Amino acid sequence: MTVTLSDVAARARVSPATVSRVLNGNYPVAASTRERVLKAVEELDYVLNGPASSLAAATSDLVGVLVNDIADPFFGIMASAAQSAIGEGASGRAGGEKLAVVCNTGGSPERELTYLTLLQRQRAAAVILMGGSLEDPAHLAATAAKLSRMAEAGTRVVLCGRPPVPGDAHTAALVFDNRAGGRRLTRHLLGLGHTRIGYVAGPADRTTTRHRLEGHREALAAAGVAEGPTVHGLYDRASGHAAVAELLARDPGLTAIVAANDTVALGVCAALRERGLSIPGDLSVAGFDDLPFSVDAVPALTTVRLPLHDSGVRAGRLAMGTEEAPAGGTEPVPGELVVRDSTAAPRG
Amino acid sequence: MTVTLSDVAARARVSPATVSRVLNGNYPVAASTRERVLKAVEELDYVLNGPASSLAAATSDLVGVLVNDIADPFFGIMASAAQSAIGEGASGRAGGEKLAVVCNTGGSPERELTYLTLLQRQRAAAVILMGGSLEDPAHLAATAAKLSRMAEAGTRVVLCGRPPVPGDAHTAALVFDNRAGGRRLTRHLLGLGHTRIGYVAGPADRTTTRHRLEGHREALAAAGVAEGPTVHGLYDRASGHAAVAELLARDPGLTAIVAANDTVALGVCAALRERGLSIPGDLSVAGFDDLPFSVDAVPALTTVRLPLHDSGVRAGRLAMGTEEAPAGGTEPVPGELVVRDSTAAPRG
DNA sequence: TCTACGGCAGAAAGCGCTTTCTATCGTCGC
DNA sequence: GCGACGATAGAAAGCGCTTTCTGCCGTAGA
Repeated sequence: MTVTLSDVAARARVSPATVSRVLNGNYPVAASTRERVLKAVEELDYVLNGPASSLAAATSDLVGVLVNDIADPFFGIMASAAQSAIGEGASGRAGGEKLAVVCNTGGSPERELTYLTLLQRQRAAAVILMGGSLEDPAHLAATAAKLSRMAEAGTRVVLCGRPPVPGDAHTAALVFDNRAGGRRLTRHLLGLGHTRIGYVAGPADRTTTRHRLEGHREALAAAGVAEGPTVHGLYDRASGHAAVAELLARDPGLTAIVAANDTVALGVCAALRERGLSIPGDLSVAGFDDLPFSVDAVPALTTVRLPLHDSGVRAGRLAMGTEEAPAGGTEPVPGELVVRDSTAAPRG
Repeated sequence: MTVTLSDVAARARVSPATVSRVLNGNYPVAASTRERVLKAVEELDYVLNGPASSLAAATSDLVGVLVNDIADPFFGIMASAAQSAIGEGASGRAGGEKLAVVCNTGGSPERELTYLTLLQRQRAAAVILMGGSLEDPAHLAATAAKLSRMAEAGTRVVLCGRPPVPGDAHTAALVFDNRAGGRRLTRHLLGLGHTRIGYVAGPADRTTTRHRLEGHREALAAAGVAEGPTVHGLYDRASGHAAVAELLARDPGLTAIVAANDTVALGVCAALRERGLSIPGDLSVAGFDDLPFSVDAVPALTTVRLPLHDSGVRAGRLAMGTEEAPAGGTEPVPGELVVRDSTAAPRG
């Protein structure tokens, strides 16, 4: 039925061992023999049995990329970048060829753990966890435990956009400086003269949410400005849309609204428009991430640009072992303030 | 080092066979024995060796989802839906537990084939190909050959948004009626009174591109209206942006522009705005897909809504074997015309 | 009481590959 | 011209699991 290594060996008149060596290319094989084997492979249309190979070699060529929401371009861009970095890693002859697969956790801790177990089962070569994590201590501990077991078993673990696990030396981490980004954004608004700023935050129990919010508060505190109303929601348009009513109810005098990310900001803009309020005339709005559509929003969104693509590529390289983890701790990747048309000095 | 089945067996004082049976749950095991085994599994923190298991059982729990561009919400939404349908399929005790992984081909035929081979290596349980395909005959043949080999080997193959391979009975296919959608959209424009309509198409060699464009032409032909200028580009914002100059150069009297999809339409709108043209005052613009941001564009985009989420879910179910493929050929999934503010009657 | 049978558990044979260890051959140095 | 060594190829022992084939034991039917 299926063609096996021995079939190829028989046809090439060599031993299975030789075929294996030709395919893996880590042992000297005479050029003539190699050609004969390759020809047989070709003729038989042979495909290596992955499980058998992984079993015997105790490793696999799978790299798992875990993301919170694959439908969100924030993750899509990073995952895409990582995946191409990993795919290209297959530079040399053989061996480097890895299969990067992305797994969608939907932000659910259980699914995150399930995927990790599944990846562990498969003896994945590496795992990349993208995006902020839940701050529930139980979940954190469970994840950390699982990751360190995997690391022990030889799986490379890379964190991208998620705080490093304290004390885990096995893990490479790339973290975004969400706090500084939040600070910078709010400082910009303060600089324009805003003093009544509403905030639409993400889910309360996520690191990303907390850090951005903390940055916002730090900027406020530094300027001696009182904190405005804050509403928590999901990282989606609907949350932004819904938050506006609440924010305005809590402080009708708001002159600016900061959103947890660009998608939320879009929802905020929509709601504002529906109320007949102009942006930035009546209220300024700012987002975070600088997703591709943000420049096309009307008005174009002021936001904080995160190097999503670059970070994805770096995460991919770290996972491949092509690039070494920055020694001596990871300094966070900064975000860049991008000022566009959705923010302006408050009226009057 | 690593805990194996035998370790568990030893601790539970049963044979490895029994442990395997408990874990797979497809053979009668006395309740007391089962509990003993489960307890040992727990205590030893045992994780099944996937490769070994796949090797012995000649199947794996991997489901591959191939997409053209994971950073594009069009694919993100479908992939996400498919993945959750597959994840939930793990309803019953054991066995149903599948790992859905998404693979980003970047629209490259080679990478598509590479991923397929890798998935074939892993003896994937199923493969879902999402989105239109390249129309190159060589590639089509290669893909079809590979898919049918995989199908023979027991991998379920599902096509979602891609035309079925003629004569391949193994393959379930879900196709979007891009042609009808294109027709409907252009008819809408014609109905408003437009007769000089530009078209920004996707890459020329993709099925999706061709079908949408054909629908457009059919509508034009049916109304006896001459075809306007057409420009091909990628399915991204930049292409839409760049196309405007060319379109307007070819016919400065254009009153409407139809874009290959919403992302392209956004680029078109941006370029128009930069030229000081108002939408829909000076020109109407229409997109395709109805991605989440389209409703928030200003003006909100007229477009054709495709049931991305539903289709993804169905594709996932088909891959799981939970849902049977529609017998007697697949009738295409229709798109729904969504009229919003970016289209209006041409001026004067 | 004896036989038959159903319900469980174990033994053991692989699944298809990798990899150590061993064997062979040709060639080089003296 | 002889022993040794480098370069290749083969034999065979697993990797950790699944599953068929047996076997045991207890109960039910006669």
